[in-house]
Amino acid sequence: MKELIEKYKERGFKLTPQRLAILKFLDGNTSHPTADDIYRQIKKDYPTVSFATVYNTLQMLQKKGEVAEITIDHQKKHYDPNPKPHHHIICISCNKIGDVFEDYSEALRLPYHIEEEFKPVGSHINFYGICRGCQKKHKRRN
Amino acid sequence: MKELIEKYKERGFKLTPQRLAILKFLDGNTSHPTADDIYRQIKKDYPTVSFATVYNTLQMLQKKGEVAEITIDHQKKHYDPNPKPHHHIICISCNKIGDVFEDYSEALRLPYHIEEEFKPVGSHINFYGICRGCQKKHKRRN
DNA sequence: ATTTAAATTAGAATAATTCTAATCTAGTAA
DNA sequence: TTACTAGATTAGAATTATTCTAATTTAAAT
Repeated sequence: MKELIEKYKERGFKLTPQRLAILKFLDGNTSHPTADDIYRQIKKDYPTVSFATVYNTLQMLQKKGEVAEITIDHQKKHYDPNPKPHHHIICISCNKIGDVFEDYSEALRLPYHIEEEFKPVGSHINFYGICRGCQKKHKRRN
Repeated sequence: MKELIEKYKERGFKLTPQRLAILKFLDGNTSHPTADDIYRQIKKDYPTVSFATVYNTLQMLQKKGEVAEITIDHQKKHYDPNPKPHHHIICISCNKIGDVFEDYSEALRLPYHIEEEFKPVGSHINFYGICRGCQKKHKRRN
């Protein structure tokens, strides 16, 4: 976190209170928040904060590789502040997202005819499941 | 395709010319079209067709498992009329999407602590790459 | 204290998707 | 064939996430 702030300054970016609040909120956060989640949280301390600031900051953090967009929910983008490559599992009932820290890269070999057409640069797995809470809810209904 | 039309009727859905046109357009289509792509195509023959019809039909086909939404591009949803489970590779430069018919399911074992929290129901891999066309473009620039 | 490039802001603009309510029609049955 | 009706279509409005804009403010360097 401190390192991040340092990196921030080194690269000539200004460290504003709003950005600091966003950085703090994201630091170690595993809730995979949306821009709106972040906005609402920051608004508590900085009532005049705007979406533009949230999106700007997220965009910058993405460029720096500190935050990744999660492509798993079509409605809204989710953001993941863990820069370590990993995968995700999403509850198909409540959309809760979990992290999957497992390296499958050895197994994910592409067929040759694909590698002729695309130079691979990465991969990401979306697992789908039903979380505990929703399993219980479903049982209750039956 | 014929089977699909039969299935359609059997289940009490009406087969309208617009829907038939959409079905024909999707049949065997590997271009992973967006709703807008489909709309523009159908509009050629049915100039009064509306987005509502396109989205309605896609929704119905999804429920029947004949079409799947591809969660790989945040801007727009893409649709895949191939009901056989498979994965995708997307060009990070031009967004072109390719199909990856390879069964990785054996390798995609989830860590135990995840399986305690989620009952898995499926998975989908997004591969990222640079397509031939874009590789050439990039070289040209250098 | 001054300067200035960058950041913030409110609100408008954009764009994908969903909704609505009026109209129409495929398929059925008389 | 005709009439019926549940379901489909339509134009356009509404919604929602995200991006843009232009005026104002500010962090950080001088």
